[in-house]
Amino acid sequence: MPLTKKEAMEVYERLEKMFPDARAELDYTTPYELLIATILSAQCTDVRVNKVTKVLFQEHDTPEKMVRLSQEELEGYIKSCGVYRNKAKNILAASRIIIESWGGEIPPTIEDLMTLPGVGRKTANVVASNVLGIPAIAVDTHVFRVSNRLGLAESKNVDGTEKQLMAIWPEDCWTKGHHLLIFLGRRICKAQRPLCEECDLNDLCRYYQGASE
DNA sequence: AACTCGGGGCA
DNA sequence: TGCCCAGAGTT
Repeated sequence: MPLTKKEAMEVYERLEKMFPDARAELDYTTPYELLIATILSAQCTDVRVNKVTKVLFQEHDTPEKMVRLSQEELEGYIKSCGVYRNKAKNILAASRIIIESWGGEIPPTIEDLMTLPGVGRKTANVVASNVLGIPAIAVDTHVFRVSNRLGLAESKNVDGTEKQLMAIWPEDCWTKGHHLLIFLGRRICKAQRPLCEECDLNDLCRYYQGASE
């Protein structure tokens, strides 16, 4: 059985105390910059992404400027970000679609965002919740893992976790809740060798109390 | 729901 | 050097 709503709110409030500085890991000034940075961040640490975008966005921080780059030129900028060929192709194609179909603006809903190449549910939720003001819980592997361990969700896939978190937390907790769970996953509730003794939630954590993931 | 994919990270 | 992984796309 997953936690009750009351227990889930207690988890949320205690997470706020643990991580008063929790916020988006990718911190950009415009929706377009966040979209591109989030596409780049798949299978890649945000340290690398931040390094790359710092240079890339100096001259190419809008879709109109981005599409002036050739595929090869863009690959040169983002080479250290994992699957760079696919990402370069997707970023150029998505930028063209944004110009031609959305008047140069970021698509305004999660569903519209997901029509862009290289943008799946997780990336769409990150952009929607951080810069469009749409409450959403982006479930990456950190969120998936810690939600199951804590009992906030019981799911074998990220879609199930997203639904269950949305059901157990009120809407105005979704966006920050996502950030809180990521902080917990990165700093304490790591995939390997989690630091359970340092975790303020271990008194109610099923994983700590011996349950498997 | 399950499989594939391209490259980085780490053992 | 080979195994594993995260997220998108495809079937």
